[in-house]
Amino acid sequence: MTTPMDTFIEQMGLIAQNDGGPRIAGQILGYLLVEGAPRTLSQMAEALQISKASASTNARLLEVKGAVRRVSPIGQRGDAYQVLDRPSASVLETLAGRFRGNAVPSARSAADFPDSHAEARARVNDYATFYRETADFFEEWLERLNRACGDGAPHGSGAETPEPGAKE
Amino acid sequence: MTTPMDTFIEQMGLIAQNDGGPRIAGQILGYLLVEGAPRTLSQMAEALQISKASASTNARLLEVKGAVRRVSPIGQRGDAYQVLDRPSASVLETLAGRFRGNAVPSARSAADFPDSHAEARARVNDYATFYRETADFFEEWLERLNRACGDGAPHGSGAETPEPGAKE
DNA sequence: CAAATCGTTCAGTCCATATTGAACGTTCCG
DNA sequence: CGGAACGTTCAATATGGACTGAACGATTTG
Repeated sequence: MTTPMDTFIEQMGLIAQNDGGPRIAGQILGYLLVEGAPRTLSQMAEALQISKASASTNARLLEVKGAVRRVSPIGQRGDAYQVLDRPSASVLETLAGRFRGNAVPSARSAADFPDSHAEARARVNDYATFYRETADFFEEWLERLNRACGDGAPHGSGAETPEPGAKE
Repeated sequence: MTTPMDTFIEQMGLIAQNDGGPRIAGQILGYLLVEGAPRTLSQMAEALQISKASASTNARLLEVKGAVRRVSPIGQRGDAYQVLDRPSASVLETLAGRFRGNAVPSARSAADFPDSHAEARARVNDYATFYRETADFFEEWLERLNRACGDGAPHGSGAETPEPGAKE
């Protein structure tokens, strides 16, 4: 039977795919968002019916993107992952970095344009400037968020179903 | 020979591909950015050595994304496209729309969560709220930009090389 | 009205990447 | 110190989307 939670996880996968990322990464994020408490790779693999390789790869991807936190509970063999308070804040950070990264090579290219293409050079420089300013703006928004919520603590602080004994 | 302009166009293609989009769309944007004045599909196809089908498809994609404007100069058979003043502003608009669009199905899913998963519901709602607020913030930034620059008029207003007679 | 040119659509091909199963190194338990 | 469990890496496969060439409809020109 498919519960509303399953539907949500499925949607998260589609959204991730829509955004040009791996579908499974979105599903894992959705799963951890629903669970709240840390979950091991084995649990993810079983719940989402994927290979452990995929679980490992995508969980680490989410960790790099800053959406998820790797935890090592005492008395637990395997690594576990837990969703952060504001998973999407990291998306913004990634976005800002990408915008800024796009601006640099553009501006560098423009510097090489000969004087016969001065107007093109100006256009490209405008373009790069826009990217840079937007990246600045993203980071401003991020700072505002961090000031409002404090830093990225685990969501719910493990208040829900911390016992790993449950098989399903 | 590869000019600095060609290098820039190539980079724009790679950036577009990096962002999960068609490479040719980025190349077209770079080409129109360099040219400034309107260019027809045939000109794009020849300059970038791509099929007319790709030129048509990707140019329309850029138009939907709002990076490019379709113009119909008098005395010209084919449609022509021209880069807008702030092509990346439209990227922001798209981004805001996507963030907002991601928030909606998440919130809808959360509403279906049974009371046994009240905490999960709260987490998902927080997640959706974050997306919504970020979308709001993007649009605020857009408004600020529009106020600063006026609306998206064609870049350079066709001041550069408007004659379509040049073969290359 | 005939002929040509242009933009779009569509089926087919190709390419990138997500995903997997198996092998490997490591760490922990007995 | 042997054995097992775990996470990671790697080659191979499968899936999705980009790109193309040809066909079609529409519009214009002579």
